[in-house]
Amino acid sequence: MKILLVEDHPNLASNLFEYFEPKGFRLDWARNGVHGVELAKNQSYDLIILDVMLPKLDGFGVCNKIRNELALDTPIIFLTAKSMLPDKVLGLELGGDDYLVKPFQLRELESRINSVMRRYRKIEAQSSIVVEDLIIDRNICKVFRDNIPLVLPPTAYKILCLLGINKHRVTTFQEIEDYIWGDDIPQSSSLRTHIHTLRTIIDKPFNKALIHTVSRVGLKVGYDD
Amino acid sequence: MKILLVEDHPNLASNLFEYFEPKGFRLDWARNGVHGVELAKNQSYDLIILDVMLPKLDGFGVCNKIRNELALDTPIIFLTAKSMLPDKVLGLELGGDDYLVKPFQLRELESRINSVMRRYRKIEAQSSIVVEDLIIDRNICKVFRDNIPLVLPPTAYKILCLLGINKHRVTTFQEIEDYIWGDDIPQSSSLRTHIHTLRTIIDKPFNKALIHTVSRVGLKVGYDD
DNA sequence: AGTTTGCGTTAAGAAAGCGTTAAGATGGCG
DNA sequence: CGCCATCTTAACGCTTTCTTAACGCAAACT
Repeated sequence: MKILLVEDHPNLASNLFEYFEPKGFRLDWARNGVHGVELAKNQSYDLIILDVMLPKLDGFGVCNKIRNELALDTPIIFLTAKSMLPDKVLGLELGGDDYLVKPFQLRELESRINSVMRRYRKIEAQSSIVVEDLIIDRNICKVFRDNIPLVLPPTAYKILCLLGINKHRVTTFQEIEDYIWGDDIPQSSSLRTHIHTLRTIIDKPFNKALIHTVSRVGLKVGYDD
Repeated sequence: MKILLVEDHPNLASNLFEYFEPKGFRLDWARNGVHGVELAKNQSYDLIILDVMLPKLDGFGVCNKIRNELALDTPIIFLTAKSMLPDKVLGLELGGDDYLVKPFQLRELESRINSVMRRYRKIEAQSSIVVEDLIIDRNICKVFRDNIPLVLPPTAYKILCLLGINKHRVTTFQEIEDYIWGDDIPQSSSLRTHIHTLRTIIDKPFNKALIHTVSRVGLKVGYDD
């Protein structure tokens, strides 16, 4: 995690260094806006922490240059004493991802960094569920095993999704029924049939079974444990 | 923009409705945590605004269920009177995207919503959308395929825009209906007919189909994957 | 050993999903 | 007022998908 800190107060800057470096973050420090833009241009950062009141070029100007001239979409967190509404709004509308008012606690900043980064990463690598050689891409509602695309009927697909979500544990039959049908559950033979359909498609054509029954309890995906 | 508001204070809820509905946001209101989870499961939202202190299931519990049991990564903004640090940290670490302390100004919430959404749906900001050989120019409301200009009726055009915005994923029928008609949705046969119109114009004259149905779920644009 | 229970398997009918078409309803505009 | 584009509704039929019921088999009980 490489962070660019643009901040003119040496005290605050050194506090941040002391807090974040031991946690494995790597920080670069720019003490004015122009220097900040320069670094953003030449290095590549995972996140930028930006004070608003800065010598030479203020934080809004830096943000603007980064977004429009450099066309970078690196997450930006504003960090400032200005708590007035118009400033917050301006910062966020200019392309900032968060706006934290001084004084703040470092722990909160850390959480907000984590939150922003989590979001940023998730967008890069879309949310799909991976179980061994099985991939469930819930964005496009498609399933692959061994990179071979498999076609599932809707209900079988839903069951598989639920199993994937709970891949670390057994999903009970009861949970599956609730998840699929809600209040209007058909006879239990229906679920049995759907599970059979699911197995026929994702297990039969392959060597190792991925779906395992835990008698009287439910199902679990994954290779045998 | 469809937002789920989980909040037990009718006053605040109605303030939010008054502020955001005229701006074109569509809000659903859940007045307790359990109802909130229920709605999140059955509908699809662009954003969830979550109070922390709620009857039945508190905001942290709701967030937890949404992230872990439903495995949805819909952005969540916490909204609460609790300004204590541990709460903020918990909210953000549980998978929240932002944490706003009451009392707050609606304008700030709006900015934060915009900021979160900008990240989440990058494409919405752009005015023209490109999908394979299809170009949707939303400035001039015109569509080209293979550089051939195509003329679409308004509703079909709207549907195509939505599919384009979500080109990386399946757009549910439900989302399409919400997007086009809002609260006053006609019978489902109407949507079927519009989709047929759309296909007749942008797929029929060409070799490869761009619009694909995902049974019981929705539509996706793009060549087969 | 016989019976029960849980669950895999199969086949068949019922229901639902959706593409397609045509006909009426609506609303803007000359 | 009437034309035209557009939207909505209804009907049809092909498919896919769901549900049910029946059977088999193995493990667990009596």
